[in-house]
Amino acid sequence: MSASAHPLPNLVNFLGDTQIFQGLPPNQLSALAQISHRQSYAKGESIFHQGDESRGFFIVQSGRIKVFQLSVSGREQILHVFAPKDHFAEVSAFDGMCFPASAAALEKAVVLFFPRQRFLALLEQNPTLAINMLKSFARHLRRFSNLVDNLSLREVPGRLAAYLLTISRQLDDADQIELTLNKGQLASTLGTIPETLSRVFHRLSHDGIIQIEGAKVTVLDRESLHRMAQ
Amino acid sequence: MSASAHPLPNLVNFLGDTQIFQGLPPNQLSALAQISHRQSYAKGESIFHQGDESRGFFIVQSGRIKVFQLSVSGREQILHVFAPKDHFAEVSAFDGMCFPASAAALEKAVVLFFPRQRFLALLEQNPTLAINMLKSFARHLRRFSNLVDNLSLREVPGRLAAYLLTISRQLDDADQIELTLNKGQLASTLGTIPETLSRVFHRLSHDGIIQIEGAKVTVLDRESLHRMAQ
DNA sequence: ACAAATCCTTGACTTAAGTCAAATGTTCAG
DNA sequence: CTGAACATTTGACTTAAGTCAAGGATTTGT
Repeated sequence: MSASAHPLPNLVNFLGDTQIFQGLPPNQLSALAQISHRQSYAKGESIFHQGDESRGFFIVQSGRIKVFQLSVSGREQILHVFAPKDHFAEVSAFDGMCFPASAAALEKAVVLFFPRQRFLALLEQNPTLAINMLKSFARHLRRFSNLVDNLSLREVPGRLAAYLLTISRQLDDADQIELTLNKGQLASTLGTIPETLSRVFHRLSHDGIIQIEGAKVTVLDRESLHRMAQ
Repeated sequence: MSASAHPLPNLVNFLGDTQIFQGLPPNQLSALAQISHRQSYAKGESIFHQGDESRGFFIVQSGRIKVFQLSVSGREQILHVFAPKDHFAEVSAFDGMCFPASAAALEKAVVLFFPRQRFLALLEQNPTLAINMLKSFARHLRRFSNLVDNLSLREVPGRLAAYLLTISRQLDDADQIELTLNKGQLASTLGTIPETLSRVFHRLSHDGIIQIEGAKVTVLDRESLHRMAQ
C-alpha cells in the first residue's frame, strides 16, 4: 500500500458525488477532503483483515475492492465487490468493533481513507450524513438477506441463474452480458468453488440456456434462467 | 392476529426501555405510545410475508418472533429470533421496500406496531432516534456477516458448536445451558434440517463433548467445542 | 387421563458439491 | 517472443448433508 496527501481540488466534487456524502454542504465536503488519505493498492493486495481493529472507513476512487471472509481451510466467501464511489467498512467505523471481514484489491486500486474519530464527530453533528449512513446500512442489509437466501436455500445453479439475470437487468435486460469478475472470484461470490462453477456453466451451456465465450455470456433462454432462479 | 388500543400508562416506560427508543424525551415516547397498535398473535401465526409491502415496524412486548426465509421446497432459514423489547422489520419501514423475509410468532406473542409514516417523520426530526437506528442496523449487519460465515464456510457441527458456545457465554460461561428453541427451529437457525441436527447432537454426545437431556445441554469438553467452532 | 398432534430420532438411500490431480488456456512481464 | 504464473476445465473420487419413511417420545387440548 502507498499513501499520499492529495493535491486535488476536484476531490470535493468527487466526494459530493458519492452516496455516503451526497447532500453535504461544500464546506463540510472540503473538510472531509482535508482529512482523507489517498491509498494505492496493487492487484491482490490486502487492505485490512478480519479481526483487525477499525481505524476508519474507505471510499473507492478507482479499481474494485472485494470484502470477503475466509474459512479455516482457506475457502473464500466474497460478501461484496465495491466499485468507484462506493464506500466500505463503515459499519466497523461506526460501532468501533473489529472488522467482521477482510478486504483486498481485486485490481490496481486507489481508495480514500477517512479516520474514524473525525468521521464520528461529523456524523454527530450532521443529520444528512446520518441519513445517508442509514440508507447505506439498509442497502447492505438487503444484500445480506439476499445472500443468506442464496447460500442457505438455493443450489449453485439457482445462484448462478439469479446472478446472470441480475447483471442482465442492470444492462436493460440485455441478452449479451459480460462477466466483470473472473470465474474464481465469481465462484467466491456465489459461495462455491471454481470447479463447481465451471461445471454449472457447462451444464447451462449444454442445455442451451446460455452460451459462453470467455467472459461473454449470451442469454439464450431467459425463461429457463428465471425458473432456475425462482 | 388481534389488535387493540392500549390503555396502559406504563407503555411509555416500556418504550423508553427499548434499544430503539431509548434516550428519547418523555413527550416523544408518549407520542409514540399513542400511535402504536397492540397486536396479539397465536403460536405459529404469521405477522407478515416476504414480499409484502411494509406498513411499519414492530417491537416485541411478549413472546418471541422469528424472522425467516423459505425456499421453494419449503425449507426455512431463520434469520433471527426476536425477544421482548427487540424491534424488527425496521429496515423495510425505513427504506419503504418490500419485506425481504417473513415473520411469525414462535409462541403466543404480543407486539407493538408503529406505522411507517409517523415513524419516518419522527426519524427526520430526531437525531437520537437516527443514532439508535444506526446502532440497530450495525448489530444486524454483524449478525448477518456471522450468519454468512456460518452458512458458507462452516459445516453443521461447527455451526452448532459455535451456537452452544455463544449461549454458554451469555450465561457467564456456564456449562449447563438450556436450549430456548426447539430442535426444529434450532435447525432452521443453523441452516440445516432436524434430521441432520439430531445426528450432529448425537455425534457430539457420543464423543463426550456434550451431554443432552431434552433441552438441557451440558458442556463436557469446551476445548473440543472451541476447536470445532474454530 | 387420553387421544391427537407435534416433535425428535434413526435407518437406508440419494445427491449436490467439495477434493485432488492433471491437462489445457490465457496473460503478462521481461 | 517466451516462459512463468495464473486461470479454467475435466475427470475420478469422496463426503456432508439432504430426502424419505418409520417409529418413539413428548406435549397439548379437552
